[in-house]
Amino acid sequence: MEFKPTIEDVAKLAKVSIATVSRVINNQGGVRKATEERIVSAINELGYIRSAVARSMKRKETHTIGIIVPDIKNPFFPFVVSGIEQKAREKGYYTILSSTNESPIVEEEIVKIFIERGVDGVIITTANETGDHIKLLHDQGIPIVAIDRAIKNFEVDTVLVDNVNGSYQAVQHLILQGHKKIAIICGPQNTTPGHERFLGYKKALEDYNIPLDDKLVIQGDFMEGSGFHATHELFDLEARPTAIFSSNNLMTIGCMKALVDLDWKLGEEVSFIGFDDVEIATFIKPKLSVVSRPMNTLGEIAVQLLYERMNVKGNLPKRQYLLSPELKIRESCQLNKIKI
Amino acid sequence: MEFKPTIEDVAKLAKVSIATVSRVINNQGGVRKATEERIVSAINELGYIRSAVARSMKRKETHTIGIIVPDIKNPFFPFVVSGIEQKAREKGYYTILSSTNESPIVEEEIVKIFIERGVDGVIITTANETGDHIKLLHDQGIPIVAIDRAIKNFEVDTVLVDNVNGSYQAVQHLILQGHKKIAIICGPQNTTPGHERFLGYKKALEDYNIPLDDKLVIQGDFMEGSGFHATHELFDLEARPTAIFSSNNLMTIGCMKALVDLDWKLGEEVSFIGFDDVEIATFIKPKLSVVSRPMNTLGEIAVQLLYERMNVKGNLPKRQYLLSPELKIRESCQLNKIKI
DNA sequence: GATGTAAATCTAAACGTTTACATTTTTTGA
DNA sequence: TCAAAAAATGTAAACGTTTAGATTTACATC
Repeated sequence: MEFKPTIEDVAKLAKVSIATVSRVINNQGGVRKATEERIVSAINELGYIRSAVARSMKRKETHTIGIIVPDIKNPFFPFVVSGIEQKAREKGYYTILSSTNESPIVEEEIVKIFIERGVDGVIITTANETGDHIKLLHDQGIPIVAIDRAIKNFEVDTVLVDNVNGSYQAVQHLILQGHKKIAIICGPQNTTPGHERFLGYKKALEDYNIPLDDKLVIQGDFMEGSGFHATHELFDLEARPTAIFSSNNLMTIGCMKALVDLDWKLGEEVSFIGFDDVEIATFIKPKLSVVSRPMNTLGEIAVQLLYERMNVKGNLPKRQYLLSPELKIRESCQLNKIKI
Repeated sequence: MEFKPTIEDVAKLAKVSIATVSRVINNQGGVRKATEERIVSAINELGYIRSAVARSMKRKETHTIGIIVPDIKNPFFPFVVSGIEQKAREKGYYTILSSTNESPIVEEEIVKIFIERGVDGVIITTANETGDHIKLLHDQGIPIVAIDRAIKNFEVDTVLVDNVNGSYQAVQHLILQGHKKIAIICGPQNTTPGHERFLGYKKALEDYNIPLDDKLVIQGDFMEGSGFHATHELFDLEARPTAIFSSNNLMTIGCMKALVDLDWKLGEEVSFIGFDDVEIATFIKPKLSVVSRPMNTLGEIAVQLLYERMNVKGNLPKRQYLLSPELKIRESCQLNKIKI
């Protein structure tokens, strides 16, 4: 069946005009019952499938959403993407996905191609929060929703996680357990999540009158390796921290590996909370306490916002969601035994 | 800049016909240097981006690859997808991704939409290996590459992992450590991976003259929960196994959670090997030994095969790759201390 | 300067839909 | 039974490209 029937073939077989066929396949009504039946059976007989390309051509919309993530291998994103994909499909949209490896250059190329392909909207976690390299999208009037990372230089709908609040909760919890020497493994300070999670840490310390000790603030890059090294660094300190707060999932993993290597006893010698839930959290011993982000919801809301913007003609104001992460207390932080 | 310039606008501005502009944007040569320059600057001035939709319409190809996976949240797939996506982009193709939640019904819908959208090829890990629900693709002459799971009822290029070999290696390793009571947590026997991994297990036992004990063969469904329950079941056995082989990553995770719950000491009281590497493997204590699949490579080869089939006019024979997994010995299987 | 040839450029027809508008058919109500 | 109104159907243009084939231009040769 190499032959691909077109709407014209259907029309011919059903002895009607292509306009009528079009009306039937689009459920527009205004077609006599008998005619419709004739058309439907012609469609079935020929195995006709309408060409979305031709349709897009005329309609000037592709029902395609472009997704840009910095690293699909980071377990956070598949969950977000899954939320997006599911919700989008419900609404009749499909997604084209690209991962930039955190490169703004790649990101710019992808944006170009997305425009070429006529995506109706884009959901992006950008590799460069200024957003200059994405300006093109904005100029074309293509709706954008920024997810997890904000875009600074122009206005777009945004779905963020309240990072400050999340890390505040985590650090506060550690403080209430009696810890004073609390270390943080930071993400890059030029990214919103990296910076904000540090701010939450700082604020918690301030609120409880604990001076910030620079030695306990280690810069990482959100990658596993840096979590690993940071932990080693902390271990080597004269005044070792009694608790560690890690700013993301990958660094948490690196940190765990280091703890095992160093035989630094989790929960006993050092308490721990990580930002982001990780697979391992619940079967490592002791189970890891974490700040968990609502990944699926994040994706779903992004689709909702984008959907509205794609389908409402008038101007919508910029909308911004700030989702609260949830502190999941498990077993990795104990009362500090070291007397003050 | 709400106005979207077309090739015609460019032509007008450069004072040439649209045919010449087309030749320039497609690098087809045969255009005088001066003319080309005039066209290029017209393109830049207008910010012209050619419409891939119109192009696809004429060319009858979209340079789009459809990817269908059963569950994007299973950490195995993001790695495969990442391999696909990267390689595809190199070759000028983009990917549209859908996750079926292991539902053949959803899968069929997706296939339909992929056809509607005119994908040039499909890479699929199917939810139903008979492949009947995908027949439509095949009928349309759209190239398919099956990845990780075979398709039975018609011929397609296939990239598989040598499951039999992988589980054989794992079980053999356990046997050589002196284990005789080796349990397996199986995947569904109606899936290729599920069945083959069981076959490898069986074969290893046979080769070493160890009788197969039905009580030690637990059926799971490749989901975390079943790994958890299976482990409980094994623990409750009168004759507890001294080693467990888990057939996939998610069940491994379930199993680990159960071990913690039951306080069944990994490595000491029970040795363990899992199919598929998991994030946790290296910082759980003892570190997990696993059979690891080359996920990235899997995706890359799939793209290569698909690419050839999409761009070669003649008939290619069915090709089948069988990638060997790698046994990564870490610490979770110890010499069996229980004397024989 | 005329001629022939090669190179550059143009014209116009597709590709498969949707849709405004025109036309035909059916229904309604006197 | 007929005209008017409503419903169904048809006609044809458009969407933005690519491309075969026609036409023009440039260049070399004599």
